[in-house]
Amino acid sequence: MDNRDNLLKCALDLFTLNGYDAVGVQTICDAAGITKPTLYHYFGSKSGLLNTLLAEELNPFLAQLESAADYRHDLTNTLYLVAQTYFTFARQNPRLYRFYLSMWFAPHDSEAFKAMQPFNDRQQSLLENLFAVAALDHGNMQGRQRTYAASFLGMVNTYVMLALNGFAELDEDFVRRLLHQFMHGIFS
Amino acid sequence: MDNRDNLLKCALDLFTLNGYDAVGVQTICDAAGITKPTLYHYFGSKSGLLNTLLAEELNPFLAQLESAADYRHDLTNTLYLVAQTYFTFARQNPRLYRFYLSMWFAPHDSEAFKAMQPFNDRQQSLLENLFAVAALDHGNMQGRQRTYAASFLGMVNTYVMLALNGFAELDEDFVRRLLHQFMHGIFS
DNA sequence: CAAATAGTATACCTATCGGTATACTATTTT
DNA sequence: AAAATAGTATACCGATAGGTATACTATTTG
Repeated sequence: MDNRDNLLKCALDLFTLNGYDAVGVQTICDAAGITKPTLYHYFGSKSGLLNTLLAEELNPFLAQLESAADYRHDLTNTLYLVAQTYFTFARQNPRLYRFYLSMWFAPHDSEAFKAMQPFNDRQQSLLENLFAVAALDHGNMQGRQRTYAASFLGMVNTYVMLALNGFAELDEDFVRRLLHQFMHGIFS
Repeated sequence: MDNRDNLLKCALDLFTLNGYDAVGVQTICDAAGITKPTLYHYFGSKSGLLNTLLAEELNPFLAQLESAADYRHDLTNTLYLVAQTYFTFARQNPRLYRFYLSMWFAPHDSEAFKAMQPFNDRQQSLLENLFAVAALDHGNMQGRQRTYAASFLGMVNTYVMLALNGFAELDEDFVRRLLHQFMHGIFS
């Protein structure tokens, strides 16, 4: 593994464990066994390192999400695929997902939140889009895409957090229960 | 307002906006218009300030929760009161609640998480207790207090977050929808 | 082979970090 | 009035923060 990849890996580990602000650049360099100019050569700044980290880890995931959210006139099934994509990713990258959630809830002026925000916006608009298109088949859903998208995202992340904290397993059954509960919330 | 109260207020503002780690002691003192020895006179350390802040703000709320969670053989109604207590508190202290959530999701080794943890534990055990007692009336709930408590807490916080981000209003109707959805998740 | 480029280390920068020793003032207690 | 206590400021501590100027080495390119 080259220094760049090693830096990204060490940074993720440390950020996950201690938080972005609490980890210094020097600590990351020590963990990776290199010196600061090397880090600044690759990433330009501490926040540049964070942005690169998020982009490289999350862009493939967002691409997966995008194809899962392709509406085929069956909202429940599409949302099922979307939720499953989330769960699979969280199961495969538990530390990264935990870090992502910590940024999702971080104060809005923090660097961590700002770095995460564009990725959240893409998820939100992706889901808004899905609900808007689905509303063409379900008249009573019209005009509520924003709320639906936000609450679906919130529910998925709550369920993932429950699992990350050992209160559940991110398996097929759990996806079904999430979907069941979410759809019941919409249509009642 | 005396210096102590002023310090707590300024610290809450700054922590809420930027996060605990990102705010320095000097910044808090400047905002309060005093110098560092004064802060250290009252709180001993930066984390002492955080702990005091949390204790003074959250203990009254936890006392309210405790009485709301008193089981009177009607689980739905008790949970309704509990959720209402959360919503009222969040509506009255939106910045504090946002800060609390950021700590709830913070990395487990961070000072912020450790300071919040005891308050979370008290909520969790309070709810576990409620579900355990209620299980005496609802046999099919037995042995699942931990999961129920965690998912109820998760759901409440998700709903609060939705409201804090402008996707909903923390009103009576929203409490009812939360309860409806949660109970449906349990009994189906 | 020569020149340019990428990658890395030594050593250093200034600013800020959390925290404190000392001394002064205002208030309360005796 | 004297003594003790609480509250506050000046000025400082060592450590670390993020970041960089310079120079060296290894690799690629002409």
